[in-house]
Amino acid sequence: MSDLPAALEIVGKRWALLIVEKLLEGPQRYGDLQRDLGVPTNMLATRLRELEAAGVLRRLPLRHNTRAYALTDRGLALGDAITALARWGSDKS
Amino acid sequence: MSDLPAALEIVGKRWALLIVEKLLEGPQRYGDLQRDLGVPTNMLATRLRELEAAGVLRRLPLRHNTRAYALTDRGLALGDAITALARWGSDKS
DNA sequence: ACGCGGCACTTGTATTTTGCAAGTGTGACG
DNA sequence: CGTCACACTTGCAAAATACAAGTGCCGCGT
Repeated sequence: MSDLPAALEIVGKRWALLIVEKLLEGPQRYGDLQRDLGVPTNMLATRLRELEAAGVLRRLPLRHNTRAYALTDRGLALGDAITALARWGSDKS
Repeated sequence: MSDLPAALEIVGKRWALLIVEKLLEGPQRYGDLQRDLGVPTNMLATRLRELEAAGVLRRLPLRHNTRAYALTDRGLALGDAITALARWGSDKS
């Protein structure tokens, strides 16, 4: 019983999948995501909160006011879907 | 070289993937999509235009003012990505 | 001790997207 | 000739997103 609406509820909003794709490379800091993706800062903050609440990623405190965002197991499980979508996007057939 | 942004440009907007998922069951008429998905009618019209322009689906004239929407090969190729996402959405692990 | 700078955000406001309700055009059918 | 189903369009309100600027925190150099 597949539930596409449930998936889109979490990762269907703008920037969400791009954030997760970037995190597949490894934990990233806020500024890294912002610069590499070009996402507006308030949207990034909002999405990170939502994705954390959904159990897709978690905050890792590094130093005083520095932390990293890393995928949980549930977040890593998005890898398949992301590569499938990315492959489709690059196929010009 | 995978291009997730390119994919999201086409199918990342609201309702787009849900429309494609429904069309995977076979060609559907406008009213069918509207009733089964609960999508607002102006959004449905807009998405269908965009998806047709992107080569994801095509219009099949049936009778006078009745037509069906069917996936192209490029649209069918989204099946993998959709099932991957849907599986992720149903997995509560 | 004090100011500076980087980091992770927030806040305010404009712009774009989405949603809702109602209306339009077309041709078949009685 | 009127009615109906179908596939939309149009006008307007609400929500999401973008842009620009500001805030709080602490470590570091002077």
